[in-house]
Order: sequence, then structure tokens, then C-alpha cells
Amino acid sequence: MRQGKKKATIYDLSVLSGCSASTVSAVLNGSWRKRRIKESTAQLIQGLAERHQYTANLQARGLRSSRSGLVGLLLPVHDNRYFSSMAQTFEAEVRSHGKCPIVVSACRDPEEERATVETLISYSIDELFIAGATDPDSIHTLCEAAGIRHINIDLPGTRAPSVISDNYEGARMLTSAIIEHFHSAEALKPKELFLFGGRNDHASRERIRGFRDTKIEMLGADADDCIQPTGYSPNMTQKAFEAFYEREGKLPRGLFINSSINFEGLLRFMGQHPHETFADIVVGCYDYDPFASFLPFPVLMIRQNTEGMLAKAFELMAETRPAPQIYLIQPELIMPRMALTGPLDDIKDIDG
Amino acid sequence: MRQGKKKATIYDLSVLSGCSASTVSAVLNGSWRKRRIKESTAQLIQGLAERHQYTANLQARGLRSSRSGLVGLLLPVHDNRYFSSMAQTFEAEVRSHGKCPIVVSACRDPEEERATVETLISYSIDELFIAGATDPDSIHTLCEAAGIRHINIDLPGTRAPSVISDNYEGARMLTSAIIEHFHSAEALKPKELFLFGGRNDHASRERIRGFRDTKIEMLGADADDCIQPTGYSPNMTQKAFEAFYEREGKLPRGLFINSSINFEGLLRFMGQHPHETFADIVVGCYDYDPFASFLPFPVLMIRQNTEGMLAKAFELMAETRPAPQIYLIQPELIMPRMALTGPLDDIKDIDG
DNA sequence: TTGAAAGCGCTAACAG
DNA sequence: CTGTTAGCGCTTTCAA
Repeated sequence: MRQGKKKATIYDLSVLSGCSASTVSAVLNGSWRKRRIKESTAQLIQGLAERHQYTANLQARGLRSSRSGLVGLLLPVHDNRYFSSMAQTFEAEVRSHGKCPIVVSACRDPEEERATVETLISYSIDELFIAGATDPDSIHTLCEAAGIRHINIDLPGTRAPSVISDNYEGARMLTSAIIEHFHSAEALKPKELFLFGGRNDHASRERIRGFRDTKIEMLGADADDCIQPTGYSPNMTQKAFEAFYEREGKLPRGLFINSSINFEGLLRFMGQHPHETFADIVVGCYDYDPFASFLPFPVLMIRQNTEGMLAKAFELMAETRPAPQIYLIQPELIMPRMALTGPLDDIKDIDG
Repeated sequence: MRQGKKKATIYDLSVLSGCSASTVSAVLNGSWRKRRIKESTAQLIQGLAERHQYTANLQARGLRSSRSGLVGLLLPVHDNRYFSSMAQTFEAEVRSHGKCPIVVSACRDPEEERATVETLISYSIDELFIAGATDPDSIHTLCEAAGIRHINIDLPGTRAPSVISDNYEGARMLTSAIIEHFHSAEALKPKELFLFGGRNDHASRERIRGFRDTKIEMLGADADDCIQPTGYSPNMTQKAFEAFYEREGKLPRGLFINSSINFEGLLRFMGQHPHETFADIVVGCYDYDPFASFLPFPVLMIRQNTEGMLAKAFELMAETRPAPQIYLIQPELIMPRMALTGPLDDIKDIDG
């Protein structure tokens, strides 16, 4: 087959086989058994299809049947371990159902999210998984108007089923682990344990709540200025650390960092200051990263169970009419110096 | 507009406006100026479209015009900083051209790659960027048969333009930086500098070549067993380190790690052994990760210029008939304790 | 067991 | 300046 030659259509095969286009169509989309087409004609046509490298035009099929075979995943960003591992798991799962995964990111920008979802709808995607949307409910509205099944992940909406991490419990685990880490050394005082990062979204609010409750229970107090919400921005987080350092002449001994993105802000701060500045700190990070786990100070981390969340989400998607309620998935506390496996391990072991 | 109501079509607007469907179509797809349609009719129709929340059915448009507006990026994996940052940059660039980015991964599996690309072709994607394909040339064949413009990234093909990192130069920079890092301390001997990771792909071969050449130039020798190709597998890499350690009772003082994926294998090894095992090692990693940069031993890294590579790739894609040659992009040596910015920085600074 | 015919929603000549 | 017409490639009744 030389370059640019037009792709074979069912009509080409119809002529070649002497059957009608509808017969060819039925054979090639798998519905031929129930259309009671003779085994021999089916085989004839399948042979021709193979020989002529026929592949269905999925746009045409989608247009006609108003189902595209596309399944979408909306992410805040690609460039992040948590979300990219979600993408990885999502792809495998969707492929295993014989559909085509579409992963897109929208930068935590409500307007971008709307536009992106509208585009996906225009391509007639069949289902949408909405991860980390800033405004799940307005996306819900879009999807519902278009009759598209959808599930929220990571950030809850009120109008569609939502599968999210138990951020409150996770924050409690992390906070108490930080505090306990000091038990052998000089015990931590309330003014020595700070939270950096996050903003006014559901996840951050829950984590802050868990942090405060646990801190008050274990240390007896928590001052408002121990919470430094900096958004999901490395830069802002760095600035917050610089400001703190300038004011206090040192860092707090106990640090609760809201996400790996904020942790990068701490790294930027570290790049500007000598080792000694971090000699006795203990960091808890609400996100897991294997490299962070081996930094030269203790780093406790929360690993969110992305696979569990997606599994639950797919399960709900398969239900006829899932309730618009919130399903909590437990995250996991990871002690320092742990290099864990990810969704790619099975694949990559083929190598070598 | 209540749930499930059918989406408005150009025919609906045609009736409402009193114009023909083709006029409506022209107005709504932007070609109305050159069809010399009256400003006032255009406005009328645009108003109606807005009011009725019209959005074009992109499958229908694509079917008719045989261009879908979809632009694909084929990746080995999502779950990796290097590739996910490529995805991030790619998305922004494609969106800025008013097209729809489709990012897919194929796990470095030639069969999966073929199947994935065939699916994309079935959806009539307009252009394909092929990053890290194990067999770019066979994908080239598919694309060419379908008349789809395509560019290789990261791993070169022989039949389409290829934009890749200068792996040889990068490896030379990294190797000599590792060696020089010992100048003040006891100088490194040839048997103390090993390369771990990679396999028989173009990038690994080039890096190994750069490593050997530089090592021989600077240290006078390089034994074959100083190269330990383990594939792109954390597990295999860990095993290679365990085997080495069992044999030698320690790690080499100088380590060239082929990629962050292999570095994770070293982390897994580290998790099983005490701090002291790594007291005097220097690691060079052919990939940049901010957390790795602050580990408790010196880590030199190569940051590949994904933005530069993509920029060049888009430039080539825009050319009428780009030559099927290889374009090398220089990577950058990153010294220890550096937390650099990524493609998301501009976005995220909105936060806070 | 198969074929004919209609049409999914849109675009693109061509004709006026 | 605008309407008519003919499909893009496929699915899906309905009839034979």
C-alpha cells in the first residue's frame, strides 16, 4: 500500500466480497452473530478486511451511533507524580475495556476546565472522570446536559458520585506521626509545628482540620499563624519559608507540607541555605515521592491510594444509577527511607 | 436546558434564523468572512447559537472535513517526570493552536505502540508527535499510509524528522562532572566509576558511548563490566546493585545512573541498607528531579530540554516538507542542591 | 440469512 | 450575499 492511498471503507469490501455494505458493517463491528450472518460470509469478509488493512473510521461510527468509544480523564496537571500515576492507571483500565483513554489537564482554572470539558463533549466522549476539578458541580451541569456519565475523583462535588481520599484521617495520621517522631528527642511545642501550602479547596480544608484537631489533642494548642496557606505554588511556598526564616532566624522543627508541589517550594528555599538550617527538622508531606523519602532529614509521607480511588470510580461508573454521595478512600502513612513500587512496575520488569 | 435534551444542531439554528444550514455552518466555523456573509446575519446566528448553547459536533465536522482537530502525543509512560512535563508543555502548545491534545502512553511495547497509533489514526488525528517509541520507523509506516504528519522526539527514526537530546554530549558532561567532583578528595580510579541502567536503545547507546569515551580520556581506562544495563526497570536496577554490593562489599564511589527510573532502583537498594553505605558516593543521573538533587550525597543531573525539543518539533511540523534528519538539542548539567522551575510555574503562581 | 434505504451533523462546491 | 445539493463512512430499522 503506497503512501497516501485512501483507506479502505466498508463499500470497498462490499464490492470485493459481493455482499452489501450493511453485512460488511455487521461483520466488522462484531454484531454479526446476532444478525445471524453465515459463518462463511463472515470469514470471507474478515479475510478481505485483513488483506486490505481495513480499519473502521471511528468518527463515522461515532457520529452514527452517537457513542465515540472515548473515555476522558480531566486532571489539574500532568506534571505531578500523583496525577501522572493516576493517568497511568486510568489508561490501562480504559484500554482493558476496549475503549480509548483521553487524558487532559486544565491547570486548576475553572474557565479552562469548562472549555476542556466542552471540547470533550463535542467529541462525544462516553464517560468522564473528573479529577481535581476546582468546580466539579459546574462540570456536572455540562455533563448532565449532554447526558454524559461522570464521576468526581480527588475533589468532591455535590451532584455526582465522588471518590476522594480521606484527607482528614490522612492529615491526622501524618500530624501525629510528626509529633511522635520527636518523642525520643526534645518534645515538640505547639509553636514549633507549622503547616505550609494548600488553599481554600476541599482537600486543603480537610487536611488543615485534621492537622489542627490532632495538634490540639496531642500538644494542647494550635495558633492560627501556624497555618500558612500558599496555594499550589512552589514559588509562593518558597516565599513563605523565606519570610518565616527572616522573621524567626530558623525553620520550625516540625513541618506539615500540604503537597509535593509545596514541598518543591521548600526545596527552593533549601537551595538558598546551608545544610545546617535543616539539621533537626522533621517533615511530613501530604503526597508520596520516593526521592523525597531519602532526603537528609526525616520525611514522613502520605501516599494517596490512586489505584483504589480509580477502582472505586470505575465500579461506580458501571452501576446503573450511582448515588451522588462521597466515597472515602484511606491513604497510607509512609515512613522515611521507603522506595515503593508504582503502577509501572509490572510493565517495566519486562526490561533488562 | 433540562437534562438529556438533545443538543442544538445547525438545522435548529437554520430554522430559528431563517437562514440555510450552510450559512449557519459557515458562521459557526469561522469561514463566514471569506464566504462574504453579511455581518448582521452572522451576528444574528451567533446570538442564537449562544442562546441555545450550540456547540459543534466535532465528530461530524471531522468526518466531513477529514480533519479532526486532534493532535496526538505518544509517550512511553505518563508516570515519569520527564515525560509528564513533556505532556504538560505539549498540551499548552496544542491548545494555543486551537486544537485538541491527545496524550497516550504505550509502555515501550512495540505492539501496544502500533495498536495505539492505529486507534489514533482511526479517529483521524491530524498530527502525531512520537516520543520515546521503541520502533519509530514502523509507526512512520502507519502514519505515512494514512497521510498523517509526524515527528519523532527523544528517540530517532530514520524516515521522519527526529528531535532528540544530545545524549552523547550530555553523557560526557555528566561523566566528567562526576570525575571532577572527586578532584579535591581522593581521585577516582577507573574501577570505581560504574554506569547502571538503560538497554539497547538509541539513547542508552549514546550515553554509554559518551560515558566510555570520557572515562577513557580522563581516567585512562574503562572495563566492560563497568557498564550494567538493567533496562528501564527499578526492580532490575535494584537487583544489579544488590548483586554488586554482595560481590564487592560496597558501592562504587562514582555512579552514572541512566535515568530517574533506574535511580529509583538505587533508592530501593538504599532502603535496605544503612546511611553509611552511601557516605562517600557521588551520583550522576541522566534525568533531573528536584528531590533527588537534595539527597544526602552529591547528585549531579542532566536536565533534558523538553521545551526546546517540543519547540523544535512544532517548528518542523509547521514546515511543508521537513527533512527526515536528526536535530540534536543540548541538555543541561545541573549541580547538586538545585530546585529548578518547570512548565507549571507560570500557572501555579496564580495561586496563593 | 441478507440487502435497501435513511440519516447521524456537518462542509463544500456550485449556482444563483 | 445566500441556498441547494451531495456526500464523509458508518449503523440501523425494515423488508425480503
